[in-house]
Amino acid sequence: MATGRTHRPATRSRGIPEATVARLPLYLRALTALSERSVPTVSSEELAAAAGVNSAKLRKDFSYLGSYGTRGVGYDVEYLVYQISRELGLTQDWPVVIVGIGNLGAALANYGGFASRGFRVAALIDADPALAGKPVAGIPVQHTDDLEKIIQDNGVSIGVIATPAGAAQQVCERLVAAGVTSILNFAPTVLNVPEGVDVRKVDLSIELQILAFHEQRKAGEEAADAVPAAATSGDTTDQGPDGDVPAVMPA
Amino acid sequence: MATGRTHRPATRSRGIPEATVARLPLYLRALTALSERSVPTVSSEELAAAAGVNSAKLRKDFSYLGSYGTRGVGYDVEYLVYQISRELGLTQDWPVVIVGIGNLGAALANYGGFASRGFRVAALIDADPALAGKPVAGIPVQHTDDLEKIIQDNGVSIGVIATPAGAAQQVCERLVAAGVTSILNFAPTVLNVPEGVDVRKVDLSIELQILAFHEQRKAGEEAADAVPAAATSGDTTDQGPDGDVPAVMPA
DNA sequence: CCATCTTTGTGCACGCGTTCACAAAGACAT
DNA sequence: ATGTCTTTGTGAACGCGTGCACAAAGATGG
Repeated sequence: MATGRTHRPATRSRGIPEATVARLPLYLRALTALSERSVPTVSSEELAAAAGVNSAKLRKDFSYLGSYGTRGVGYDVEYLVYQISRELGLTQDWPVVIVGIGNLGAALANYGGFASRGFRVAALIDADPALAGKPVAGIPVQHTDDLEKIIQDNGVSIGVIATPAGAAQQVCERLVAAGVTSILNFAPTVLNVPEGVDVRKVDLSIELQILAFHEQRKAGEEAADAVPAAATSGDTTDQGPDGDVPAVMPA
Repeated sequence: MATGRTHRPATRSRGIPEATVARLPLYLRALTALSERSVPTVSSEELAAAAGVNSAKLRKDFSYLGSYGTRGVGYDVEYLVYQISRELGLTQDWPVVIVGIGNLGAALANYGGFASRGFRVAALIDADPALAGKPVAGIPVQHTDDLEKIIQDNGVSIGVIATPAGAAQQVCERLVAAGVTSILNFAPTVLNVPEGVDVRKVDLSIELQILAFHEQRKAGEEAADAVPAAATSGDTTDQGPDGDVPAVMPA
């Protein structure tokens, strides 16, 4: 999956392994699709195929939540949807603010997946005064000056940062100071946050680079063998450092 | 980091651990910033702090690439930038196509991080005839009918899918059939691909759900203890399955 | 040339996550 | 009620990734 994880480093949360938590939304999506087709039950094998994972892994994941299956039959779809939703905290309302309404921020505001599943875009915030008041996805953009007030008035605990890299850390600090304890960061920067604040990072540039690595490896496997260790002992062929801004977000 | 990874499951690639590969872009970004400030060398400690990782981990990561450091001094910034760039395959040109030019696709097309680092947006593709010919980020959108020709003419091996969930699998198959072997998927669906094709997934909805889980846990830790195991033995309180489309992408 | 001091490179141990493989549990038919 | 068949739930083994802690390497100063 894309995005690395600058995340809860050590401590396992509430007995449920982090890796399992990351897969629960996947199961939930597959189960919701089954639910819409009015499928009453699924076996671990079927559900695993739909979610793209191993069936043993799926069963072990569910075992952390409790024994919700029936041997010889499978799992009750509706019941499981509810249990996972509850476990993920999706049965409650999560007001979210998006900071940085550029191309990406606007795309996020329009993202249908936000509105469903309990996430509600409470406010859009941008530093550009020209944007203030203009509606994006039906929600008027507000100015950064009011950030603290907006957070507190709406009881927001989840913030999305879609600003340029240079502004991210400062925005982050203001969000945290105002009470936000979970941040989804789209800016290509490492965010420093105090203990107790969760940060998840989505970085397009990194994902592409990882793909490029594997792509190069694939290409090299066929053509290689002709020039053995030449690449490894490559000299300082001054290709010059690409004078490249550290991937500034569109914002 | 955001994004999970439906990725190379087993086989380690070229001796470099997958976890290390995922961190190389992080190091590269930090190094590029240092390079711009004309810093000649860095210690593992400094660089690790800038990249947000452990210094021992960083040294071990670099040891997979070779011994590029000097004991007592640190690493030569320029040299390391070049070595990592080469290892990631960033010294060559990677033409990329983006399929699905909705809000997100447009944001991606405008993303500055694409253009730098060897990635070049070769074409924008959408199924909507009304979009055909219209420029987005200075590049005219082309119709899906020409997908195969575009891929082949430009020698594209990396494709980005930003279509609605329903169209993703079909687009994926056409991309693969046309020669694409690496895919960055923004659509909330599990993509089935043949052996040898790499897929990385970026899923906003999943990231938010993971944050919500931890957020709920944090909130529960303070207030809890009053109602002990009530949550775990929760009855089938028919909250009804939220009739929710499986998070359709804005497209 | 030698001593000291800094920083790398890595051997080792530990813990998490994955997978196999199977026993136990229950549905279903007779 | 009993047997058969399906599918869950999990014990155990394995492998990857992480972090500690230290020896070796080299720079620097006298």
